Amino acid sequence: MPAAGKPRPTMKDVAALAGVSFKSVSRVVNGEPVTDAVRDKVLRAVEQLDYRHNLAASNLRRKTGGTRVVGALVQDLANSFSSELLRALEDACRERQVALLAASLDEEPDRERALVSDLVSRRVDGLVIMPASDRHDYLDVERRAGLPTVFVDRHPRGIDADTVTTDNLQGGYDAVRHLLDRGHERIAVLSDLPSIQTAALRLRGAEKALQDRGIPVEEWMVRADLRADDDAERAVAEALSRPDPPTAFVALRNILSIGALRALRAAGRDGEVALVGFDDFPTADLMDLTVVRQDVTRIGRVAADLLFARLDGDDSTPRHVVVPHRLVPRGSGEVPPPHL
Amino acid sequence: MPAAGKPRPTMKDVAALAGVSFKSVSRVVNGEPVTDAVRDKVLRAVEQLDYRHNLAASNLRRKTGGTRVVGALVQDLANSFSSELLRALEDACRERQVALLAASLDEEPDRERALVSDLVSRRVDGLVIMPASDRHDYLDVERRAGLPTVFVDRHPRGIDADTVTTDNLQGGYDAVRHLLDRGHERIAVLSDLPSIQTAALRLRGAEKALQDRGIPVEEWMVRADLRADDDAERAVAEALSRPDPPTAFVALRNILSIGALRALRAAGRDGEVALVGFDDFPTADLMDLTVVRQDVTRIGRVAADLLFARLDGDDSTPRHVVVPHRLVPRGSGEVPPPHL
DNA sequence: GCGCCGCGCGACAACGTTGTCGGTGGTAGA
DNA sequence: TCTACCACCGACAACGTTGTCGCGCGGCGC
Repeated sequence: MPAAGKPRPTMKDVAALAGVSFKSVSRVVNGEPVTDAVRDKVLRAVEQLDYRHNLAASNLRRKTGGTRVVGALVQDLANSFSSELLRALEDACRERQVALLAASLDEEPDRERALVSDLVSRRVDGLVIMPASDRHDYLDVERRAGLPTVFVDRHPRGIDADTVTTDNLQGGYDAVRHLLDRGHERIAVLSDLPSIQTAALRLRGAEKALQDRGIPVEEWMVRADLRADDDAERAVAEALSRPDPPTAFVALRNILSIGALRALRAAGRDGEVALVGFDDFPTADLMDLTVVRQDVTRIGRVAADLLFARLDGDDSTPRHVVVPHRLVPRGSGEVPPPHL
Repeated sequence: MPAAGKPRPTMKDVAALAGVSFKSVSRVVNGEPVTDAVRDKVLRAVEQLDYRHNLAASNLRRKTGGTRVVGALVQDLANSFSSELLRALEDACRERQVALLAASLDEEPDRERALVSDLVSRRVDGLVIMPASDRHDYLDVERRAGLPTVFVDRHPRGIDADTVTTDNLQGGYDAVRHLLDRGHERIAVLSDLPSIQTAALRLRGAEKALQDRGIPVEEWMVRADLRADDDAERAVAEALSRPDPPTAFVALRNILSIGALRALRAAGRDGEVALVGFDDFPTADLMDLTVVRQDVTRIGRVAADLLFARLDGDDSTPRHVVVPHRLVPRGSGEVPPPHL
């Protein structure tokens, strides 16, 4: 319940003051042709009453044009991947005068469904979603009803829709391969839960790289239950205290890289044990952290372009864009194994 | 122009299929009491047609309740201060079932006005704004029309409204004082443009700390034209190459701290020259960076609380909340001057 | 058995705007 | 001066929903 000041004036009020019909006010507001005399009167009245156009009513009446709002459902507004993505989306939206309704999913499928439902009720024109759920057939109805939907970072399950992703499998592969190529053989892999699609893919890629080199993946080499930086920190500390510790780590999420770095520093093994991270972040270069970098800005840009193409009537089959990643060497991943 | 599938069914369609009046559909959708027979028929029809309630039309008709959307205008969605703030706002909004319309101002006053105007047209229930402009009387009209507005991070000019800020003057003072207390006397201050209110306040605080110690502020000690990390990097490099270089730096914005750190590393003076930053960021602890830390989450929380209090009818005089800051020593600010 | 009360449902208006269409005024041409 | 036309403006309906009101029916009391 908004603290009501006086109610906002409507076109009718403006019309009454200006001495014209309220349809003429509509014309002036929408820039349709009227005589200068009418426009002047209307504008004067608008000014005097502080009239503000009501887009909600306008959109309701108009047949075409939609609400000029798109919804963005990301993993966590506060994390740098999500917020950079959001920013890229915003820049694309700005050009088209659309607003962004943003929310965090926190990896909770229920939240995803609740938020989608809310956004549908609000009749957003489109949806960009970094999914948390693993069933998306519930979205089929909405898409058929004319709600373009672009999935970023992860693929939907159960429906075929536009996607913009990084090749996470290859990225995980590249990260491990980078270390293997430098002579490491005892490599520990830190990952988030395999129930998270990207995490599972990166992990599979990492394991594949090891296997391709004939290195069997033993149990101690993989930790796939790490949710936060603290978890990674503990996992690295544990691994380092093994009798035969790893000479290199791969952290498959930026938050895990941070925990890993912290643990290496705490153990004084910074610069002795190699580390490759996944996902860049603003200060990674300062910490000499070698990472597999996703081009977040480009992902957002492409996602917006796909969405807008749909809004412009493109109804071709869903596109699946893979935005190239890149391994950025900064030092931490180029530490050689001790025996070399 | 949205790629129209078939148009969405309305209450009228549902009513026709269920064999009831569309007003009864409204009742069911809104959880008002109806007989079980009617509810069943309606729910079945809703299911069958995939009816989705139209909040825009609902809000238009309802006298009370508003749109359950608040606008958040921040400096830059991609920067950690803004995105953490947004996240805190989101969490508060979630509890009240309101959505967040987010946008970046990029320090451009024109954008601020344009976005406010857009949000007003959309009839958001409230506004949280990290202002870019330095005149805000234009908002007076909207506030009188019942649009609660909370300013965060900076004070508005020309109107009196709720604010949630950090004591930037004292923060700047504390940063310099921390270095003075450790014996530094040749301190260089890196700041953003003084036209940015927080930057100006921090700078004034920093200068005051120097003056209070009887240290005259000479021209070489202050750079107040640094917009990006690169600028800071160059400024620090220049300062270090002076015949009598500073023994400590104060960077009054996180992005400047990053540039400064980079320059110190590049010059190999990391750990020899002291540095205190302003504004924490996620990996600052990893870089041993001493900072004056704002409690962003709390700022967001308090701002949301103020906003919602206004929405609940609080019409007392504007409140000005100052959220405490804290100097977090992590090493870089505790480097002693060389002669000690 | 009659009348009254109450409850549940439907008809209709209204929210603030835009699409449609018909009317009115002015101007130009004969 | 008259006609034809055009350009502009206003009356009205409609968008999808909720508020208001009235009607009809069932139950209960006398």
